[in-house]
Amino acid sequence: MSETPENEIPKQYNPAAAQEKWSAYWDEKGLFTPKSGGLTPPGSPFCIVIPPPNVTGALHLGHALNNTLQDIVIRMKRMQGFDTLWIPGVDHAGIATQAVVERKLFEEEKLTRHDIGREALVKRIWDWKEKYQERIIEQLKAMGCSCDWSRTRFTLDEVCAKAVRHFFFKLFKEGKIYRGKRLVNWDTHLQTAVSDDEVFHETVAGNFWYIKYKICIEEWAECQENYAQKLEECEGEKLSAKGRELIAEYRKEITDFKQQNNLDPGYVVVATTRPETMLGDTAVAVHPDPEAALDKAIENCKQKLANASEKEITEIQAELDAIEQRKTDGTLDWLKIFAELAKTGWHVTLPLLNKKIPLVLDEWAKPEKGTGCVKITPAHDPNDYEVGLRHDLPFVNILNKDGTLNDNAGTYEGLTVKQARAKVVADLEAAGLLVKVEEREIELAHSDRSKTPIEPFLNDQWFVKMDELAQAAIDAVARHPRASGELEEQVDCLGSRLRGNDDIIQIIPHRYTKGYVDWLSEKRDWPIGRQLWWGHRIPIWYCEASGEKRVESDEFLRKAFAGRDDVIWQLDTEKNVWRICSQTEDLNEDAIPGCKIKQEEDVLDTWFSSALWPHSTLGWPDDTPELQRYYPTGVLITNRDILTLWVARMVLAGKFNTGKKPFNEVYIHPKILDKYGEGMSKSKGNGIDPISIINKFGADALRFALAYLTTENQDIRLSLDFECPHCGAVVEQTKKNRTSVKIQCTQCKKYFLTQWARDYSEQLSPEDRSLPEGTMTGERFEVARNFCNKLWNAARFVLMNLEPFTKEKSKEAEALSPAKEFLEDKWILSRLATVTKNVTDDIENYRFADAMRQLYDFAWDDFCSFYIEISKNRLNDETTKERVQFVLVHVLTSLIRLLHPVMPFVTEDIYQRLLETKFWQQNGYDTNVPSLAIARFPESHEELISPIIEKQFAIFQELLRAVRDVRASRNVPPKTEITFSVRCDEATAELLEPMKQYFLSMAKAKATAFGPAVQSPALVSVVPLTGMDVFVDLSDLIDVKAETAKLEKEIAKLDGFISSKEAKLNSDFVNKAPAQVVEGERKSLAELQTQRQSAAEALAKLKEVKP
RNA sequence: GGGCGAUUAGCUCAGUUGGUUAGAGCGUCUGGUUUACACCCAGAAGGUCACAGGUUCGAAUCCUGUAUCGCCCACCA
Repeated sequence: MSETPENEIPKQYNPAAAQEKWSAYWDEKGLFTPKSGGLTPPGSPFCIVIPPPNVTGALHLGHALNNTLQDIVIRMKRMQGFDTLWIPGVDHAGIATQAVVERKLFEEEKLTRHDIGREALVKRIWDWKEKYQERIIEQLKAMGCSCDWSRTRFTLDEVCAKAVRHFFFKLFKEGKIYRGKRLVNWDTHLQTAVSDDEVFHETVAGNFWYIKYKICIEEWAECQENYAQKLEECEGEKLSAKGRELIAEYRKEITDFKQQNNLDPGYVVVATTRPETMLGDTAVAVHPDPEAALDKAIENCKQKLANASEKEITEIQAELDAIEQRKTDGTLDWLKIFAELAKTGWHVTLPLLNKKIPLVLDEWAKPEKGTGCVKITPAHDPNDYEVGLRHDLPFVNILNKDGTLNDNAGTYEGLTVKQARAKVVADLEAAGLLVKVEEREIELAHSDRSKTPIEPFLNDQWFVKMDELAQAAIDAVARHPRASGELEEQVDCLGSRLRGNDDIIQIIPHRYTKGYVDWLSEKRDWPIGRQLWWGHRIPIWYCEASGEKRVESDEFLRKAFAGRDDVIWQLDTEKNVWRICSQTEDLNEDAIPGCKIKQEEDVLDTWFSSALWPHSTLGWPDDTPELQRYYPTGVLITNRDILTLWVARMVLAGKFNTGKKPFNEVYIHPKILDKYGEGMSKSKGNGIDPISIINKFGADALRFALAYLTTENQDIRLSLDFECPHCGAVVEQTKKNRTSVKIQCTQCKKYFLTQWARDYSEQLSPEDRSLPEGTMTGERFEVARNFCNKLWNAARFVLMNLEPFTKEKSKEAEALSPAKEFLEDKWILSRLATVTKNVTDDIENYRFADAMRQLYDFAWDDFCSFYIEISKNRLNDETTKERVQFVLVHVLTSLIRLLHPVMPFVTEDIYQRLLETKFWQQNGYDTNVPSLAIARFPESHEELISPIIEKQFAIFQELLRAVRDVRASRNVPPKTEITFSVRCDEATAELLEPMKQYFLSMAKAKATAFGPAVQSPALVSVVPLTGMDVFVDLSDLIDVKAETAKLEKEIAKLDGFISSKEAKLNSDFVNKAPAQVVEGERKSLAELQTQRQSAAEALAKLKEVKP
């Protein structure tokens, strides 16, 4: 070869080229697919299933983190020889995706889903899904994820659908699925129920209306005698003066009523933030014992006051005053009266609709709140629903599914909730029934999907009974941290985590276990139906059970499905229909002779299919080789937000379907936050596309930066800004511009596009579309990019120095034997062994930041700053050259293997270049491993770890730093060589002797002498170090004044340390602390005193020299 | 209301079971075209570890309380 390698290797690593080249290469070699032919290659199986991203949109940095960590783990395992499989895929995300597509449909075409129909809408969603699935997979590939792309799954595909059907059937068969009327969170915009978890609360300005409900005149008349008697009894009890006054008033009213027979006898006042719901009221509740309840409230309040901080006192005091006032201002007396009325079965008239509704006694009515009485709307309020059940009240639904009022609302039918509210209020006011209106902030439930207010709505719903399922999922996790001392049977004797235990799942970090267990412990039944069009349709068919025979007997069904065990049914007695569940196939309309059957319209909750992900992707319910080999999977790596919604349900579904846990471990990683500390999300517009980072810094830098920041208990805050593609200026990302598709540069005033232009290109004019896209820039990624480049250049150096090499047959092992004494070799090999051991251990325990920091420090500080620098001398010397070449290659190849899981592209690129060298090919290195991705992950040569060597080398480093410091601080010109000597013990001198040449090459400093006899020359800068005095000869350069000042400062500092140490050694410390620690302190004091003495001597000498 | 986490240098963060003088990167300052790397090299300055108590010979680290911030869950006629 005539060209030197120098000409081939660019000075800067080019990520784009490497990414393109090696992605294709890995693909072509099929490295990420388990070897076909029986699925039994050597190595234990290790499988990860991807948390399938939603097809709602493209991935952001949160996903990038999630997938980077998975890839690090799977790549390491692969290199360790495991038979690895990482299954990729995406989630159909029912509500979310349908909402996105519907919104787009409305924005662009002003059409609703009802305008285009089920089939057309579903088709559009499929189109959307295809587009985003493709984009997501592209993003994952760009990040370098080593998934087996041939097994990409989608939660709605056939494989998953089959699993869903089997799961549903199994639940149905075991009686764990039921249908019932429940109050659900109704999204009037999307017209579907959403689960509690899909609801968020937002504070909005609202009103508090006080409404009069008249006590029924008819009742009044009927019961007046009875009532008068009750009042007498009341009076006998301890009523306040005000109460007596009211009784008197009341009695007068009764008298008046008797006389006139048309007088308003009284009313109950209730307060509400949702006045329109009064149309669905079926009772008014009052507390059965208002006085006791009020006393209790006062007591609670007082207690709170006693524990309150100063800031809260005023507020709580005001609250307490307000409650106490109720005892004297008549409120309590009225409540007592109402309670009596309720007890004797009185009614009130529901205004506007003029319906008679009962007064009921219920503890839900808190005397300290509102007016003390509360209107009960069982069909539209969760608490009222409970009251309704307790008192067997009618459930009057006043809403249609679209959020308008239905015919139960009388003249208000057809109005929207908002319109109805206005009209109800106006009508009440006109009727003189509105007492007052207060302004008030209210926490309003909103749908997370449509961002519109939730209406509680009574609806038929499918549920899964959670009792046993949830318990199984609770029992499946390790409840105690390692070595906690509790429940020792779950913690092995070494206190490390139990791995491979058949039943127990470890949640890491352990603190998340509590949330998981608490959530499951509520065992709230799981509402699984969604009134959507996008999802797995519930495999239930209804058959009208008309005709008495059919109601009583299922004979006709048995006949229709004779010999089939994949169809089962149950009778809905309330509606008189058969519910038929089919496990495998959809049923035809005419599957039952003489009877038309109809499939359930609802689809299943997205989590119903996601819950099956670990086993459905492996082929369950079929007993596939994959399922046998890879299930349970190794680890699930995910976000804490879905620990309950998803992880818990995967565990319960996995246990239920397969009898086994779905994964051995769950690792919960931090959350990516933006510069304002907000989580990234598509709707906020702060979700950065990883491609923007990759374009600017490269995939390796993205991955390294994220892993470097993944610590155990801190979320990752990333401050990112735009970089103008025209002038390179940094344009701050603000809350305002982060959602824009186009931004104007603050510097050059030209426009550029953002990542959103990729999603919303239709918002751009044709000329805008040709604008360049700005990249995102951020400090953390710069650091990581620089690290990639550092590694690249270290490799470049090594590659450039491999030729010529000695052709004699030398083996790496020989070169690495400790026989030949080179301190720096032993040192770097010791460091490498330590780092290898730690990094392996850290990644296995998900301590990513620790692993990355060690690799970064080792590569940069140890390998580049010291070993490579030192090697330069030896490479020029034929006698030492060969050995240093071997060490360089050994460390470099180890390093790129260690780094490959996190930085796959740059390391592969380096590896491939090494493979091409003659040095590699002719020195007995393995040339049969075509890619670093399947090379062996380094194993630590622990026998090479030597704390003594590392300590000795540290002396050299310390000395070098001291000499360099003298140079820098005394402004010695860079080209001027200086000389120095060191007073130290014999052993240190011996150690330093061979390092002489390196002081010269690395600090342009010539060492004249080492040893105990070394004397301080006249004009020196002295640096007292531990066990050494360094004398740097500055004859021509010294500034006596500055040097004196420096030494005086040094002495003062030492004196400070010395006196504090002396004080310590004169205290109780010597008696109480362990002898070892005391000894250490004594030594340290002696050392300080020696240092001080050296400094003092030097100072004395300086003072002799007159400037 | 319940739970979890955080508070360390100007900024972003490390800090392993308590033990010499609390670390890194960025930024700042000084000096450098040393044939791997200016995406670099050498060096420097910069911290009352949120606050108050306590335990201890010894506390960033353990305990109690306070403040501030963030997240999750529940609830609010």
